[in-house]
Amino acid sequence: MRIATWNVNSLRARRERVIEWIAESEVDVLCLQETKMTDEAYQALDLGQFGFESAHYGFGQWNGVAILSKVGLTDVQVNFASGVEPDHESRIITATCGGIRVSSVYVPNGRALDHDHYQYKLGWLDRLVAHLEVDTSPDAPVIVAGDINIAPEDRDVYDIDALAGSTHVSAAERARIANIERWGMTDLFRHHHREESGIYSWWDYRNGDFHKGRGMRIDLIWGTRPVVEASRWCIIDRNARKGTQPSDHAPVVAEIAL
DNA sequence: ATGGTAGCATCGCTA
Repeated sequence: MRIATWNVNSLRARRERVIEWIAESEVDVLCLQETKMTDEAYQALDLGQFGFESAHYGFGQWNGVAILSKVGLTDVQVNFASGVEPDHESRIITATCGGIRVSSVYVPNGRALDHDHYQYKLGWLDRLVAHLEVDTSPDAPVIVAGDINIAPEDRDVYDIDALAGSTHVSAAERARIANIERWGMTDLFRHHHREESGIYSWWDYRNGDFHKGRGMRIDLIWGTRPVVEASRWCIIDRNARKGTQPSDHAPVVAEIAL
């Protein structure tokens, strides 16, 4: 099974690019973030015509997440699992696809270290762990894929000194990553690329950052042990960031022999 | 040089 995550920065604006990419990438499961659509507008896209079952959770304008699957899609959960304080925004959707419990997540940006949104981000990541504890087990095949809005290590950003005092690299954010990985998650890209640095999944639209190689690796596919053991490779498709009207994020793709 | 671009419910916010 091939699974990918992609923050598309408006599925309406990215419709043609996403449809093209679905065909060439041969993904079986696709987690989308920032669809910026209502559920009604999403249904009108009729992505079923490309062979996918899918589930979407969005209110329009901002956020919005989806899971598309060619290997089944059951037990859909929008928002956090019951028992966890619900989120007021559409940032997580979960479904079982091909025997794997898959969540598509769009972690809050945080905006600035002294902003309320940063506290919302940290709390959201705490609730994500609570969600996993309620919804599933680290011994089961589980994937959390999405725009995490945190670079796990200094080598995952183009210039750590330039980012001093910024979100996405703070100790408190990275402590949340550690919590998720302590629960049982492994970053599949890092698992397969132990020594590499300078590989990114997001580049600011401004200032020619993509062409200057100024990006961050903030989109992850996390898997539990059964997923890691079955995983064959994981790549970031930076070609999808090229050309006309790209998203500012590239897809992350993993091959799982399950 | 504190800029720049893209998307949205567009003149202000979010990323």
